Amino acid sequence: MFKGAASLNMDAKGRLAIPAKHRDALLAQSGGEMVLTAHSHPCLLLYPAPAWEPIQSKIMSLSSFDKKSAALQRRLVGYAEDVGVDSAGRMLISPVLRELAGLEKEVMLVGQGSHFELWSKEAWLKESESAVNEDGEFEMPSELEGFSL
Amino acid sequence: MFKGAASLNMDAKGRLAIPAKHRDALLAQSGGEMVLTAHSHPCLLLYPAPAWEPIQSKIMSLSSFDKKSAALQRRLVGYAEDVGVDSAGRMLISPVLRELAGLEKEVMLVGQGSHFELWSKEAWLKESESAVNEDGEFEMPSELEGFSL
DNA sequence: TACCTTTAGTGGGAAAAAGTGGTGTTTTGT
DNA sequence: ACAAAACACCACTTTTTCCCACTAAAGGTA
Repeated sequence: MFKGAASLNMDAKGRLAIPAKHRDALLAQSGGEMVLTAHSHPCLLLYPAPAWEPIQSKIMSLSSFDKKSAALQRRLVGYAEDVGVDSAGRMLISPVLRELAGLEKEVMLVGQGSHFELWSKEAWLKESESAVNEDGEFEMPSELEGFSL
Repeated sequence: MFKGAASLNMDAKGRLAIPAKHRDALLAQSGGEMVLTAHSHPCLLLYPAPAWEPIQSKIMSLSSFDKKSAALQRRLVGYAEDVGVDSAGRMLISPVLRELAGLEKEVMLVGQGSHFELWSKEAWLKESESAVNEDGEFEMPSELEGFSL
């Protein structure tokens, strides 16, 4: 289970060093093959390839003539690409995905169980703000009615 | 399974270089023969010829007296043409299809599993925007009720 | 506590591959 | 037969990828 947030610097070539503490786990699960794709919000999603496959199959099993389904397919599969890791433990993020997520230099890598999310630091901070109401409290989803930490 | 988005430049002659990373897979599946046709939306569809054949058969088995069927036949089969690849890995897009999809120079090539979609960059960005609601979230199709990434 | 060793992170450069544009030849249509 | 357009081929430029070296940081030992 991936967890934890890290602030990272992407270099001018679009290379991003994966923190050493996540690297081993990620490579072990992925066999070296990972998939990077685009979410809405906008952020990127980083999956070990074996974990991504069933998700892609599920999405592509929907009818491409349904508007909502086609939009999901175009976003999630249309932007998905295999990423490798170089000898220094860095992955290369394509210009298309960089532009989509607004990644410039400062990037947040956030563990989300089966996968990581990748945000531009700017977008991440914005998202963090909008996650709480004016009193600094979470807006609780209805499914968690009565839930306490 | 084709996936991933690439931003490409079509030259003045209507030639489009297929990204090297997709080229081998595409040519291997197609035996060099690919089919380019028109979708609605509007975008073009690029299939390896062997993958296209059964789709065309299916569409043409419908009754041409049914209005909806005839529309599909006219669009998908009517506009379909064989495309080859030159020695530099480029395919030539006919003026008819260029005009239909509004392709000028900047073009998006988007992997969609069995095939690729081809969009003018302008139309692609427009489509991307309309895929999310005002909160920047996907509208989920009912089949994916409760589905999570 | 200070120094040394090991490991993570960063940056740059060179070689290879891919993309781009142009030219010449063939083919087709008038 | 001539003209125009399409196709194939060739050469150059740009991008990408891989590798090596340097810097920085952390941990361990004397």
